[in-house]
Amino acid sequence: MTNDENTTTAGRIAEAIGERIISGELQPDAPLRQDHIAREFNSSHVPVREAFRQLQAQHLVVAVPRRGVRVAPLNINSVKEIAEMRAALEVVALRNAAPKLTSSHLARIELALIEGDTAQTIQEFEMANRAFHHALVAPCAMPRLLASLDGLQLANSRLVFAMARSSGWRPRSNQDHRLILQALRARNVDQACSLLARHIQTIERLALPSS
Amino acid sequence: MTNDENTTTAGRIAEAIGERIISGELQPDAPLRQDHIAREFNSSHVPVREAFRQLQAQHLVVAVPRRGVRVAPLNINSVKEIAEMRAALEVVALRNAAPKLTSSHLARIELALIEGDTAQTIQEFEMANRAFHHALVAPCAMPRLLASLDGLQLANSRLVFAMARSSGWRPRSNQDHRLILQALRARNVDQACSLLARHIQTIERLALPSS
DNA sequence: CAACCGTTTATGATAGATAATCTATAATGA
DNA sequence: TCATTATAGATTATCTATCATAAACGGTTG
Repeated sequence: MTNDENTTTAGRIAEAIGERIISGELQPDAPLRQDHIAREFNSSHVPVREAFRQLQAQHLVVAVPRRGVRVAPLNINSVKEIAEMRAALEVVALRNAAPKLTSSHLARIELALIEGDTAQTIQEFEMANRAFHHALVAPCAMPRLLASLDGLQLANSRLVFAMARSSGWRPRSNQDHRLILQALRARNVDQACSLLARHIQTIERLALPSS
Repeated sequence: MTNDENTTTAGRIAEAIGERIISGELQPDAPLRQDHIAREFNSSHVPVREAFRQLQAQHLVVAVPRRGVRVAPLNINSVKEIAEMRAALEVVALRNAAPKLTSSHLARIELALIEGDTAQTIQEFEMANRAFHHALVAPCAMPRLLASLDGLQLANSRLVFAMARSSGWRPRSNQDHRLILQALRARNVDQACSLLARHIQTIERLALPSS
């Protein structure tokens, strides 16, 4: 998926811990003890501390000076916040990506769509979902924007896994994705953007049916 | 301005180096040698490496494994990228902040506006500019969005300082800011948002008059 | 151009020092 | 008695200092 920055120990640790946080294996507010993690990864505390800084920048952990780091808390308000940020930024990205979309890009998008159709578990579904949204915006060639969106997608996945854990999960339709791809093939960028924004906000509404 | 995270050595170093990069004192692509910086701050290389990770997450430096970190390059495309991201996100933030705006918030916004009027140097002007945009969106109470906007503002300031260095700088009008505040006082949120988006994109057009 | 060699530098390990925090127990006061 | 405070010991984060390893860089040769 993203680049493997496994060349340094710190990057390897950050990736592994980050995955545990997103998957829910590490619960919110769980303390992360640097010496324990160092032992687990056969390293010293130095790369662990670097990994913590990286995870802190991704909002996956919160650090309190002299009290170490904890897994970032999950609060329900961030669902809406992340959805609004994604909706705004993905539309910008798609609008810049659309003129550069080649047929090979479209094929890649369709591949992610099909993978979503055949997904049996929520993990598979989320992976395909991330791949779809990533492929949609990747051609925009705006590295900072893409990095932001990757971070928001990860945060979103964390929320999805957490909510599935409490409310269960059933396979969802990819109809929204299919319509977006269809609009792009027809070179109807405005419609694709509007469908995309509505799609992201719809997911939020599904997550918070009460409000 | 922002919280002082001066409680740890790493945070202190990151803040100091980050300021030098934004001000232009550290040129793009300049190598940052961890031992030199450690000596300068009377520390060892461990907190310096943590500071590097933090600066990397802010896109202020780029790190190549086994080759250390360099000041992030400045490329002209990022002007447009940052402007589009800011325009999209600040509108979202303002739309969420507007219903919560109290008169004390409005007073704070106006204070930043006046400080911009009386600014004599580009440094003063940029500080007031950041304060204005920050005060505008602060009441939205969306921490992740506010953190993103702070990072984009810093990146924007870096570009402004770099361009002023090459093309000179003259005091600019705050008319856009004034109109936004006026629309907010009139509770015309739609107009304020539209003015804000146009304002940010206008700055970009000033920066890149040729394209 | 390509292979070699010494210097510089990043990366990480280890040991240790300091200080802040936490926990559990004891002491104090209402 | 019960609740609050004080305190002592253990745990932990933070940082220093030193060392080892390996990669990259710069120059000199063949």
